[in-house]
Amino acid sequence: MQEQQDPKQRIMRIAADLFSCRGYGLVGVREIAQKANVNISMISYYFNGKMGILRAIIESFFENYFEIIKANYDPALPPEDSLKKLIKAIIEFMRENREEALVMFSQLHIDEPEIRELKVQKVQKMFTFFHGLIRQFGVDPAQRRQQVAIFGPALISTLFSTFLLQPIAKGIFKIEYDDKFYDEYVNLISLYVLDGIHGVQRYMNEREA
Amino acid sequence: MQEQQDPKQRIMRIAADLFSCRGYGLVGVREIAQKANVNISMISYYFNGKMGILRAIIESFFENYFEIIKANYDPALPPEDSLKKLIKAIIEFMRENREEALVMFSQLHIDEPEIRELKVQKVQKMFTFFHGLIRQFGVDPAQRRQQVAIFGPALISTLFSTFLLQPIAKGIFKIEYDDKFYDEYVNLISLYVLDGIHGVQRYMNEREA
Amino acid sequence: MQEQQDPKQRIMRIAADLFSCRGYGLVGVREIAQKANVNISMISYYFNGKMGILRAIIESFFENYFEIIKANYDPALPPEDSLKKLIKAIIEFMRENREEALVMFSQLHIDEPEIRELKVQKVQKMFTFFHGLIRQFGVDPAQRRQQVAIFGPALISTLFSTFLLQPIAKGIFKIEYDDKFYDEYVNLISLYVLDGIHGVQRYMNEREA
Amino acid sequence: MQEQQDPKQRIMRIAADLFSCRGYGLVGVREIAQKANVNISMISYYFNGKMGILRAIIESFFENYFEIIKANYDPALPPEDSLKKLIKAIIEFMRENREEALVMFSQLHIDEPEIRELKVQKVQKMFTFFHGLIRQFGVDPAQRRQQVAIFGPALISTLFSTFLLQPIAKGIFKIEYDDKFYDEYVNLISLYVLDGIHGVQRYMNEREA
DNA sequence: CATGAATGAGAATTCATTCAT
DNA sequence: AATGAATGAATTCTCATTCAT
Repeated sequence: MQEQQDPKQRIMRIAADLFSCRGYGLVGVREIAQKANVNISMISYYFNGKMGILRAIIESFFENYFEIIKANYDPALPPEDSLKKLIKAIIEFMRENREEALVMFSQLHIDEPEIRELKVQKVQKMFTFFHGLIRQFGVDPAQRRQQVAIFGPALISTLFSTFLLQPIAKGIFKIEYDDKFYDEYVNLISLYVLDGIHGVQRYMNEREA
Repeated sequence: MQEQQDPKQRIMRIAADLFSCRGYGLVGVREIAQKANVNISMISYYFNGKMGILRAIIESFFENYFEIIKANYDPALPPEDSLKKLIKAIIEFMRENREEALVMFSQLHIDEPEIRELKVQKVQKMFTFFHGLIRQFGVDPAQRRQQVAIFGPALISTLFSTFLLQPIAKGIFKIEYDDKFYDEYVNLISLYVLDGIHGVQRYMNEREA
Repeated sequence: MQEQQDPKQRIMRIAADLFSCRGYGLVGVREIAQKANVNISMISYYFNGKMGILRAIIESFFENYFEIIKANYDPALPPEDSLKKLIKAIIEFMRENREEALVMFSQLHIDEPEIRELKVQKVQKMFTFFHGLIRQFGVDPAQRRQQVAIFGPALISTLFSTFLLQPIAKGIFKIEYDDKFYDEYVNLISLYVLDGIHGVQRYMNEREA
Repeated sequence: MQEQQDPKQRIMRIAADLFSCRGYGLVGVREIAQKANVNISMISYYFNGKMGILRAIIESFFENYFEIIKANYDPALPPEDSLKKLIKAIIEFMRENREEALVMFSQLHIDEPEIRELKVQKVQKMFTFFHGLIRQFGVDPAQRRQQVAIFGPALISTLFSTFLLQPIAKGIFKIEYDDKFYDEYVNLISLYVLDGIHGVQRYMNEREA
């Protein structure tokens, strides 16, 4: 019986699993090593300690994330289509990397300096991208920074929300989180976000006038 | 120099602080006890262990939260005003209970059975309330459950988002998170949410026709 | 619903129970106080600490024990009858004070100075009595000390043995430890001890000759 | 200065020492680790916790004990010789494993499920052996179970008695517990037991007739 | 007499990491 | 590259006891 994947990958995947459902601090390297079928020492060897696993997970997540964005953001399209396509791609990406996404999101507050720096850098990049996006929507340059500060987090959180509450929601609603659900989900959430943004835009323009 | 508050309150507040910025698992009872200026043993004595603090924080948070909602939800108002008033109240509440809110939100994944049950129960209650809210907006009964499942988490996450990303955002934008900011914040977020919901509504009605 | 017995008695009885089946060290005063329905502080108040309970139990046990011996040892009888009567009385006594007997016996090794002194004193007294007993059997004065050292412990252990192994034996044999059993028990054990002693006596006399 | 024995053995021996003279509950792993000159963590590592040491001691004791019995029980001999040879071997064995024997005997009451099961199993085995032994003595099959229940514990206790009371007795009698003492001890105890058994046998036969 | 909150020392255990092999 | 025994600090929790009320 052979192991699939290389040990490093296995460790990261198992760790993401555990971190996402118990929290970084409550998961021990022993458990990770055991479940990943790897010798404990390998964790130090590969990742230079437990924190290194977390960093690797977050780094890998963002790397893939930005690739997805780059691949699916088309400024040539009308902003509505552009955003919708993006949302669709992001949701798909997060369905495939659910644990990693959750780790990234729910361990955002871990304030080890090393991690903090990483997070700031990545979130910064997300905001920069978002800044470009709302320019497409015609937001007044003077307003942009504030709107990014307000709607950037809101948008990110919105897209994460299903995954975050899913374990609890599953027990409450009797919903299947399958392809069909997510098709409708992308549809409605896109509408919601777009109309929300438009509403805000309209208001800003009126107020200015 | 006398201590303010009773020790139990002090422990909960300090713990919320620490949990919110380092995560439950990485915070030790020693540190909590020391910063709260109580004997370590008191934590077991009062809360029956470290997990008891987390539970108490979450319980207290939701208790206050639902009181705010009860006090600020007025079904007699037009749904737009009703929602806006609610958002304003919730944001205000969360500004005053920032740490508790963050703990609740970011430790949602801790899956100790005891905590899990509590979370399910409270989130359930939130959804029930949300269910009533969208009825006010005229959502078709057949659609309500799905819309709650989609927009419930989205709305909650949106309202939490500023607080969640604030520590990072503070370093990126040079924004003062003061009364003025939050006034505008409530304004815009309300618009965003309302127009978002309206957009989805419009779409659903068209599709049905 | 009123409490029977006075608190001191209640504490001692409960403690004997717990000590006998878990050992002194593994039983906490909290548990004793709770089961005895007494405030924890009362233990220090009455017994001057946990060790005080143990001492009180041992003291009380021996006090009653020597009273039983005094009341049932009749040097006027032939030694065989005298010993048999005594064994019968001791077994009866231990049936009624099973827990205390077990505590005394199984906690014999606790070497807190305070307890040690007590034990030495009481065991000494038992040996002194035993010394008188074997004189009745005509043991040569020169042999007495050695025989006490050998058969004293043997006799004591023999009489305790049923009680000590009873919890285990109950699960192995399907025997009812009732009046009928103990009648036969006293019968046979008395025979065993008497014939044993006689055999040793005979041997010693022969060897001397 | 090198350590003799492997750490596991060292821990077990030291622990048996401490348990035997202070009781399982009053001995801390810290003390064991320190005296055995090993790191505290090794106790969990090797024995899976403090209780594991106790279990290991009891297991090892019985293992050796049954080996001694197997090696020294010769059913071909006349029962008297057979029993005497056995008693001699057991006493010798217990002299060499005094602490372990005491732990086994005096911690018999510890009722952790794990330990309980072990004890039941081992005591059962002792009784089974004893059952075979009294058959040799011609005990009526109908009587055997009861006699095992009565004289099994009595015999075991008798053989342990010297070791159990020795620490106290040492201070009372001025006896040297040396080879010479134990030679005589084995002699007399064998006589005592044998004549005791014979006496009981005679009585049973008479009663039956 | 009685209470129960408070204390601080100490309990067992687990932690991430290292190092000789 | 991989192992697993070993380390010692840190973990949470419980202990017997005290003291102000």
